[in-house]
Amino acid sequence: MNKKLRLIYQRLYARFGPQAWWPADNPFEVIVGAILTQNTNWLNVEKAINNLKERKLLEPYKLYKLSHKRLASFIVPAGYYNIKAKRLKSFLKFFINNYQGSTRKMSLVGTPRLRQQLLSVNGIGPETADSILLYALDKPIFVSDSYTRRILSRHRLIRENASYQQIQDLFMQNLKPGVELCNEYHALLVRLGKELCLKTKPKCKICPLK
DNA sequence: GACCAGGCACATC
DNA sequence: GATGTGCATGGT
Repeated sequence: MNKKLRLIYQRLYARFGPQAWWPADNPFEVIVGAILTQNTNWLNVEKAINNLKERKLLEPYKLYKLSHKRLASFIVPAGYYNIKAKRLKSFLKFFINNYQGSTRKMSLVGTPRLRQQLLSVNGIGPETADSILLYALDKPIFVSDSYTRRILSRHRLIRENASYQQIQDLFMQNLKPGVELCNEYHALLVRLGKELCLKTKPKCKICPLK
């Protein structure tokens, strides 16, 4: 394993301990959360998910049958509610047509093939696809995100404008990772980002570290 | 009121 | 391939 990457992981784990992601009751909830959390604070996502849970709607067929207007109204707290309602519907159509709404059936497909399938769904990009693969389906794949980019670029491990694929490759080629390591490493990086206010951009005026 | 949050698609050059 | 823009709520 790359020395620096291993050191970062060890220190994060020593400082924060296991994060045990994803915060959800079942794989389908992970998927819904992965779509809702796009560019959005997780607390807002929880509110939206609770709206669906309270109405016992957090199931593939039930969600798919909802009108756009009703679905959008339940996920308002997560922001971008119109576009996210559309993205959820796009995924559900794919999920039901191909896998009868079963995450177990979906998880039988090989990771590279399934990743391609997910990326072809409108509204699912690389981070969302990889979050689904890792956190809903237990596939060993590293999820990169904005925290990962900021932390790694500030440690000079990547360029600030590195592509998603370049960042993922850095981990996949150097970690020879299993599911557990992928899961914890990404979660720990997010934890660090939140704890140390790395969530704020370098020029941010409200960052308490300045 | 400014700024930000576990992205993505689409238009344009 | 790079760059810009719309999408939107709720917390600090």
